Amino acid sequence: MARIKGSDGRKTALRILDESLKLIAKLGYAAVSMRMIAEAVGVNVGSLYNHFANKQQILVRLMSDHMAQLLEAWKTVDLEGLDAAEKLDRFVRFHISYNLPRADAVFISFMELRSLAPDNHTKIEKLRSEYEYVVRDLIKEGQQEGLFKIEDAHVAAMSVLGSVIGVNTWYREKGRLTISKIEDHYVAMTLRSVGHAKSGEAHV
Amino acid sequence: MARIKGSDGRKTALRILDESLKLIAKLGYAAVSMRMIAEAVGVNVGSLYNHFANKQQILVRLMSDHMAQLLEAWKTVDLEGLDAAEKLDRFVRFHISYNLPRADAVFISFMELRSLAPDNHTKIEKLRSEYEYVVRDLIKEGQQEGLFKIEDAHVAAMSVLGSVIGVNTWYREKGRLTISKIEDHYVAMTLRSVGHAKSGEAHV
DNA sequence: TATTTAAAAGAACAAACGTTCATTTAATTA
DNA sequence: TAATTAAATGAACGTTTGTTCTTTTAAATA
Repeated sequence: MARIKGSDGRKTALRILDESLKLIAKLGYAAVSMRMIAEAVGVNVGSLYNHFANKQQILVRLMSDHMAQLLEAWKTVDLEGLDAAEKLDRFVRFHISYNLPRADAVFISFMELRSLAPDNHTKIEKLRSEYEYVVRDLIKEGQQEGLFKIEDAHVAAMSVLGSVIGVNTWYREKGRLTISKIEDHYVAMTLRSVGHAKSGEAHV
Repeated sequence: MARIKGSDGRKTALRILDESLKLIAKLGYAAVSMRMIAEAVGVNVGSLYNHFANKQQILVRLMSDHMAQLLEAWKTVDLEGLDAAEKLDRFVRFHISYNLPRADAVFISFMELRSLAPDNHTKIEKLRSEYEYVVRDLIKEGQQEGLFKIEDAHVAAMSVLGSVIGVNTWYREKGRLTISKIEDHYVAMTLRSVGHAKSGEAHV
């Protein structure tokens, strides 16, 4: 009926984000009500507003946190002394291994852009295109080094990104393939798709 | 205040589907109300129920119509006398040229599976996997013919599908590239990605 | 220790939701 | 032509929605 013993605002806020993530990934932002979130957290509806100004702010936090962490994580990957093909290899492995365990956040960041008010939309979209530039720049680099033979760097970047993004839609934890094996397959296909010289033959 | 002169049930039903398609693609199923659809059609809310039993039935019609038409259209593509590489070429072109002008339906069929009741979900999912089998079978065919050198036919199929599905997310009508040029690029990248012998080099 | 702030509860708000219903009139069928 | 069916209206239904407000108590601060 009032503040609860041991309650901590920061912890509650995190639990709200956590439960919202799961619910929104499963049902979609519009289909999730504040009452559903409150029940999942184990708290009264009104209490949610002690931590977030409104429903949209929860979504914004989920999306911007995810995108920012994704970009941050990519920056920590060591690319020193690698040529463009090796870097693209690292990128494919990074994308798959980083995103598969975060399927809910990935799905939301991809799907719920349209649920954002215009200014929030712009903010998130900027982070998203930053990630696209990573791939495009890598491919352009390989093109200039003469390692990749492609028709169009932008199209190639979007094709590669589409390919790896798709993994999240079909991967099953108890499936036939380990994450590491999937990485291997995608690296091979990606490098061949950009016309990497040494990747003409698959080691089948 | 009553039936309107010249009104025709079949035409109204089609207009309802048409406007629903646009609204749901833009805002998502849960975010679109029956009143919004009614207003877009230019009809009273209650009238919608003369044509569809409920809101979900509209979504089901949109999704199953789209998937059925997609599969039907693919069947009409002439593949006679072609080897697996040429068939995969045709598939990539078919997918891109068929789906780009139907961006709304494509997006909905991909995104709103979760908004369906379980039995409807199963029905649509079956159509979806039928489409996946098309690609997988083509790739297996090329593998057996010795035309494609890949590690795993299933992974290759999902990679190829992800790549082409992604086109819908970045294509802009007033962009730099025509649909036909995009097809060319994607065919080249796809064939290289499955290790097609003659596609080692891009004609840049 | 006294005061203020933080974090919860739970009732209440108006607005919007999907759907149903009675009613009216046009089109179709008998 | 008479009876029936189809297609529209607009009001009404009980819920549910996001959000606000008052109240209570724990934690933090002065």
